Amino acid sequence: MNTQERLIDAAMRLFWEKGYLSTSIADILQAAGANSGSLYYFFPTKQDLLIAVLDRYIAGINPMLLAPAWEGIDDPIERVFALLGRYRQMLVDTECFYGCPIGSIALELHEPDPVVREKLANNFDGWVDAIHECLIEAGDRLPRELDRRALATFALTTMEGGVMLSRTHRNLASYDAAVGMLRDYFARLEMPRSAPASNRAGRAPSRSARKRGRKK
Amino acid sequence: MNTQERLIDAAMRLFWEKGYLSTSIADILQAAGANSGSLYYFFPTKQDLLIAVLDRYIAGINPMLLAPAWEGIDDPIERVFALLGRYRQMLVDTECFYGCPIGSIALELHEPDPVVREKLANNFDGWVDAIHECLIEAGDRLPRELDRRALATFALTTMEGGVMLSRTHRNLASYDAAVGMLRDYFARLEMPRSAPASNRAGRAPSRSARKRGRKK
DNA sequence: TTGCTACTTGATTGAGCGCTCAACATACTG
DNA sequence: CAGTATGTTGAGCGCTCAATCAAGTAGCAA
Repeated sequence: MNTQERLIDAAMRLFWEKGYLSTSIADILQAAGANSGSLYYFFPTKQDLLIAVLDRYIAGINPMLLAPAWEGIDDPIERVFALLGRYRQMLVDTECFYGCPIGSIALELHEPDPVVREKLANNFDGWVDAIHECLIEAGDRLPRELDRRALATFALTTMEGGVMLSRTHRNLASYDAAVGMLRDYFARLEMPRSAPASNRAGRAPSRSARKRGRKK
Repeated sequence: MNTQERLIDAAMRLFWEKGYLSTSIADILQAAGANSGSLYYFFPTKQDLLIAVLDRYIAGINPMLLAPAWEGIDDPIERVFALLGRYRQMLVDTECFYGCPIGSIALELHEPDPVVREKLANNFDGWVDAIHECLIEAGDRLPRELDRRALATFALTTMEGGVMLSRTHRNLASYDAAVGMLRDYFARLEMPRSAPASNRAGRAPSRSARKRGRKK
C-alpha cells in the first residue's frame, strides 16, 4: 500500500471521526506515517485531499456500502431498511458518536468550494439512485402514481436526520423512531386499498417483518 | 443594548452564517463592535459564548420561531407544516446557503463538550415537544395507536435531512420532496379506514390543502 | 474625596495551522 | 555510467487563532 493510498485512508477515517475542519494535516501525517512533503506532492491543498476522499466514497457506495448491506436480501423494500440498518449499526458500533461522514461534512462546510459541494451532492445522489431503483423494482407493491424518487430522497432525509438526532442525544431512540415511522409509511403505501390496518402505526417493526426478504 | 447582548447577537448570526469553528473571535468582535477584553470579561472561552447562543435559541423557540410560524393558523396538523414552511422560507431567503443553525452546529462538533451537547439536545427536544403537542391536539384525526412523539421526531428528521440535502444541492427540490412525502404520510394517517385514496402519493399539496386550517 | 465595583481597552502571547522547499533517495532508461 | 522521472524528507515559514493582562474609565456610595 503506497503513501498516497495511506494518506487517503487516514484522511477518510479522521474526517469521519473528527470532522474535516478539526482534523489537522499533522493528524493525517501521523496516522498515515508520512511527511508533509509527501502529502503535498500528491495533494496541493488539504481540500484536494478531501476531494480524493469524497471520490473514494462515491466509488465505494456500491462495493463498500450497498453490497454488504444487501447480502442475502432480495426484497427491494427490505433492502431500503437494510441500508438504514447499516447506519444504525454504525451508531451502535461507535456509541452514537459517528454517523454519516458525508452528512457531517456537508453541514460542516458552510460555503464549500463548488467542486467539494458537487462531490457531496454526487454522494447523496448515488445513495438516492440506489434506493430509487429498489422502489422501481418494487413495482405495483407501491402506488402507481407515487413519486419514487421523492420517496427515495425521503429515506435519505430520514437517515440523515435520524443520525443527527441520535448523535446529539447519544441515544438510538430518535433514529429508531424516525426509521420506525418510515416503516409505517411504507406499510401504508403497500397496503391494498381495501384493507388498511391502522393499528400498525408507530410500532417497531416486528421480527418477522425485519426478516422478510432475506435469503431469497 | 449592552456589550454582552451585542456579542451574543453577533455570535448568533455569525455561527449561523459561517459555522461555529469557522467563526473567529475577531469576526465576532468586529461584528459586535467590541474588544477582546470585553468578550472575555463576559465569556471565559469561545465555548461559553456558544452556550449563551444555544440558550438564546432555546428561549426563542416559542416567541421567535413558533409564534410567527403559527400566526393565524389554528389547525394543529397545518401548524406542523407551517413550521416546516418557515425553514423552507429560510432556504429561499438565503438561496439555500443557511438552514437550521442547531443542526449545523450539532454535526459540526464531533465530540462536543457535554454541556454543549445537552443544549443542542434541549433545542431539538423543544422543537419536538411543540410538534408533539400539535399531534396530541389533532386527537382522533390520527390513529389512536400512533406514537405521536415518534411522529414529531420524524417531522424534525425530515426537516433537518431536507435542509441538509437542499443546502448541498443549492436547490429546494430535496426539501420539497421530503416534506411532500411527509404530507402524504399525514394524509394517509388521517384517512378514514374505509376510504384510502392511493392517488395522492407524492403529489405536492394542493392549494386548498395548504390553506386549510388558516384563519380559524 | 476616597474607595469600590463594573466594565473596557488593545497590544501581546504562544500554540497550532496549512503549506513550502532545497536537498536527497530510488529506480528505471539509454 | 549519466540522465531523468518519481517520490521522500523534515525543518521551518508566515499567519491566524483563542486567550491574556496590566492599565484605564465610569458610576456610585460612604
